[in-house]
Amino acid sequence: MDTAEYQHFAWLARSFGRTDYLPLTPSDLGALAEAGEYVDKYPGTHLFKQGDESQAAYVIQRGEVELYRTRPAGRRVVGRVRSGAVIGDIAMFQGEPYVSSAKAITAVRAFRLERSRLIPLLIEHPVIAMRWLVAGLTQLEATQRRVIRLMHRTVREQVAEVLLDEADEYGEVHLSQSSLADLLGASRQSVNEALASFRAIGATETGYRLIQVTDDKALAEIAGHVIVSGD
Amino acid sequence: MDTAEYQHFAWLARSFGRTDYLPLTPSDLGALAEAGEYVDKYPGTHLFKQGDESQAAYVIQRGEVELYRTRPAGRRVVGRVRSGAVIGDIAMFQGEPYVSSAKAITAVRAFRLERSRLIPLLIEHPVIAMRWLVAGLTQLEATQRRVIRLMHRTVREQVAEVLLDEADEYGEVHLSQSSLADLLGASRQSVNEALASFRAIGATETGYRLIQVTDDKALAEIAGHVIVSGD
DNA sequence: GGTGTTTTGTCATATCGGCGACATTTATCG
DNA sequence: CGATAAATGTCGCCGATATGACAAAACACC
Repeated sequence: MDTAEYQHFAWLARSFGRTDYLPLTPSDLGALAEAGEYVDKYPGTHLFKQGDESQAAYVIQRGEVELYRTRPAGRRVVGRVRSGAVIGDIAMFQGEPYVSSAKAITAVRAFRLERSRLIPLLIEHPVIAMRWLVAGLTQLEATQRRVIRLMHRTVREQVAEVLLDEADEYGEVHLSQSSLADLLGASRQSVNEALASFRAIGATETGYRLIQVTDDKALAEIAGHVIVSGD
Repeated sequence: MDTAEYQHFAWLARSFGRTDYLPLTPSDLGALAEAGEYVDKYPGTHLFKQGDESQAAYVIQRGEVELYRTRPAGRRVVGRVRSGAVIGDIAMFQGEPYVSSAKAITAVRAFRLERSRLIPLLIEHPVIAMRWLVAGLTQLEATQRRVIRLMHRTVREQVAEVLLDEADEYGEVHLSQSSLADLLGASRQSVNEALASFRAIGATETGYRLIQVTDDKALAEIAGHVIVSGD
């Protein structure tokens, strides 16, 4: 594998965590790169649906994907992931159907890794398996921690938290208040009330399908983050 | 490794999930058995504490362990695990301090696997790494699913759910109502009210530090489990 | 057996947040 | 530009639950 190709798959290496004590070799990367292929998805289309036979895992390279579950009670958004995330791997490894649906929100490019090709490869390249292990556990654990952080907190605190989480590099959150409410399992009205209170103290501005964070320190304080000086 | 020893560590194999397409060989098991040793813990003592340098993972063989986090807001129980559970592995793999404390509730026997000996072993026995990966993801995912199931439900539903979860083979739950409330992040009073309602319909009986489930079907219905005939 | 502690059971009160209703603003599309 | 749809901003009502208080029962220890 030449340098250009190596560069090309560098983002893939980053996706599998930054566990420096287990470096991926070019041969590892090459093998991974050959075990799958790119797929492109238009906004609104699904990478996979809940209940489908889990045949592959996806590494998101570009775009944003929404993960949600459909229950008798209705639709529940369980997460939004961007570049670098690995999705569908849990169900794939267990050999169970996908437990959630993955829908492209924006135009998405992902690297599709099929189980039948991946399993033998991981046996042959244990370092990849290890890194995958660590990355998977890290991601799941981070999600779990976020969920636990959010539990038993007021909607106002939850909104502050999720705004900090979802804001892009300009401090903008491109979500309707309904979607935000969905994400938290709260009502649109309560989210709106929280946003109104942030606006009142000058921490955010609100527009059509847009929330602009102007004072992230204030939001962090509302979210209950412990501010350590010099941290 | 002879048959007796193989038998002896069969429980360890079970702990790493039931992914039948990746069988553990006797040599895998032997290697794993030699990479650690048994530790015994008295009730009330800690296997590890939050913030400690994570040096080892533990496979619980016998007894019950409570996992909890200490936050400025107070103590929060994040789980209770029994025989077969693997704990501390996430932090160990990441090389980060433990994110929670693990305290023995009953007398506990666990198999301690130290990182420095484990990592090289997993590189050498990729099948173990794979099984660990699957088991870890499965466990985390199950926890997460449980948390999501519990979110945004009434305390009554949550109590029904956790009673079914925690009941032993006799349908007994040996927990004080305070502990139960802790586990759910609810108030003791609300839990008590829920239990009173179960008692009224004859689904449970309550005693000192004891709840006896007498009609699990009724509880399942309250918990919102979908009962499919013939399922 | 007596005393202190833990746990259970119950009440009143205050607050949070979901729900319905409705006006207003912004976007979309012909 | 006008009509329609989508999203925002507020209000009032009501149910669920946390909180505080207290009595009664069960247990633990001397």
